[in-house]
Amino acid sequence: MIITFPDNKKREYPDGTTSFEIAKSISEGLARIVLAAKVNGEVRDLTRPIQVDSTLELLTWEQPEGKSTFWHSSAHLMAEALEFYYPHIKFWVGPPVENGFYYDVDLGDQTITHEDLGKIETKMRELAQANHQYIRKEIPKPEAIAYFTEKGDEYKLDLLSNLEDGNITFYTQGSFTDLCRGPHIPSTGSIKAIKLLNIAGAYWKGDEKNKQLTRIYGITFPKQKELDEYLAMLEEAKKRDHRKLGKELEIYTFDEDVGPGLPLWLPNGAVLIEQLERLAKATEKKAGYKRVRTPHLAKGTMYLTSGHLPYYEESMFPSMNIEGEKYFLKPMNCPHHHKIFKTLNASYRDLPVRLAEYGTCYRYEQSGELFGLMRVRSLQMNDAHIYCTEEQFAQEFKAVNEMYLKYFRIFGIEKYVMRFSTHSANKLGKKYVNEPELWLKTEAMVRNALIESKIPYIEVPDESAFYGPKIDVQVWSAIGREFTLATNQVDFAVPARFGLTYRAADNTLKTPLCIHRAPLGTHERFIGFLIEHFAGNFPLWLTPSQVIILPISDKFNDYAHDLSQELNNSDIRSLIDERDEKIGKKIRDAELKKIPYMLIVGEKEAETQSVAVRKHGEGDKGAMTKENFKTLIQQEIEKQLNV
RNA sequence: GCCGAUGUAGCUCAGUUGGCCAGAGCUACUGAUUUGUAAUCAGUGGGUCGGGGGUUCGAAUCCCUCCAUCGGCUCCA
Repeated sequence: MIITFPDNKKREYPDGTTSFEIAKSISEGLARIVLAAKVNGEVRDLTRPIQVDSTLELLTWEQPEGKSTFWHSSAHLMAEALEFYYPHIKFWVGPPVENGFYYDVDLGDQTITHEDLGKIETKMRELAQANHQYIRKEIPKPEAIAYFTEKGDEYKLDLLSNLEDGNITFYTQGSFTDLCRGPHIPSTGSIKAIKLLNIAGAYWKGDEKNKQLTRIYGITFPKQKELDEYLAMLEEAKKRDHRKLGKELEIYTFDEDVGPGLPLWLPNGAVLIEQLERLAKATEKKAGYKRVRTPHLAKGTMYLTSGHLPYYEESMFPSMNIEGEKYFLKPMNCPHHHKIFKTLNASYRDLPVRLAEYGTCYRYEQSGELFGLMRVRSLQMNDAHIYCTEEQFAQEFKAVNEMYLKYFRIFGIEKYVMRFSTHSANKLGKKYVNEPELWLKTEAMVRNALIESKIPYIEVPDESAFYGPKIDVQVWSAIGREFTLATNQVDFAVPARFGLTYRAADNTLKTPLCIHRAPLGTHERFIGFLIEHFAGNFPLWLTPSQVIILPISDKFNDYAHDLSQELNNSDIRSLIDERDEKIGKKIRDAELKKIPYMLIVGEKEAETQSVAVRKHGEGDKGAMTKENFKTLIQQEIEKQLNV
């Protein structure tokens, strides 16, 4: 048979040669590190013979599929160790994930705690060193069913019931056998470094109505050094955590009496929000948006009209009864904006109408969902609604995407994915409004606009809003968590429910399309993200305090005050450290506060009306006149915002 | 909401198997010092040990309950 390698080189081997033998024929070194094989595009065990002409890619730790095979096999290793300590354990599934693997297990009456993880890790090391082979076996389905029926394993029987008839594959390593599609690495010996990370509950099949299983997360590596590096990376990530930095840099806080998920913005945080709003307002003004303002609550009748109440009432704060009428805190701004559009009595000549408001909304997120600033109950959206004709849609939609990309350049956000969510036909009338043709039409419009703008995107079925398709922008925080930062949604349904119309050129009344867009998402999440993204080292235009003046001694405090006033007049945000401390201490504290510029002022500077400039993280920049310093600051800000 | 863990001064953390008035560093305040690029010295203040209840001669420490936070699950208009 002829084997074709990824570089298109071909070699001949006898029929039935295994991938492992092929690896060995190339080099002993490769044979030592190879984990799995991709044969004709399918990832398989190295030990399986190849019978016909095939393409072959040998997978090592460097390939994602190699890694996930390694972790999948590690999950089996953990399962073996678990079964040793908990003989009555039942297993659900144990897949690899982005960083490691987990196994969902049912321990019956027993519980497992963090203290137990150490002994399980030790057992895993022992089993790994024994270098047991992962042995693949095919068994007819009825036999497999009989096996698990006898064992009383309802979980594996459930898995089997979803598998096609025919042969079922099992894998055995050491004393552990599991129903498993595979593939696996050849033997446990290559798992050199093992760390079990945490224990969590997880609903069976991801359904909260089902029983909760115990999920154990772990990670493994072929080398101890790689595990050490991974753990060090986790430590580093913790330092950037917005909850830690947010406290240290005095950006926001929570208070038990105020309530969970209701952040209090400290003065530094308020500056961040103001700067974001300044940027957004200027950007939107240029793009033809008009600003509106609406109240924080509305009658339930409006949310019945919009259709939100039946879908999301349990996620809204419970209603309050006012004069016999139900009122709700607003969970979103759109219905209010629809009401404003209605009063505009717009004709096709007025469209598109773009209404913007950074309205504060309240959502009753489940308590377990709250997470620092990233998931809160009071939130301010960088919100706007664009009402347009079908013909205008593509251009408006593209302009919104352009705006996203401009913001991303300003913030230096390089890793993002546009996620295009569509409906699911079998949930029409339930999760989604029952307008099958409009769904397909608007989805096609969005898809075309994305393709025309050459924006890379992934399409996710059954994830859209109830009123139309949407695009979410996914970004990754420093801690590696994925977040929806921005959102851009098409609404073909709710404007009609509100009876919104415009007078078309042919004198008929038509319903406008509505684009919901929030390029900066919520202020809360965006700032939480920025804290981690910049590790607290905000760009000059954004940072709460741009300059801190450090007088050498209190003799120069007066000069410091004059200087501060002058900077303030030039719209530069400054602080003065007037404490009776030595300059070294003042510098150290200013560095820890991550303030971009320190101005050291003593006798020389006061006499010559100059400043000695020190830049955060860089050090002494030498002396310059006050005027030159102001220009320096203004130019730097200019450069940061015009990218 | 569910599973598991955590909760000591403004912040970061000690507090041995339950046992003298609960400690440290930083911060704050007071005084001395008048300082030139990452920590000057001394003194003082500050805690109903998350809230409530219980066990005990005695509870920060053990038990129950509520609250909040953290790791996940579920959810995210």
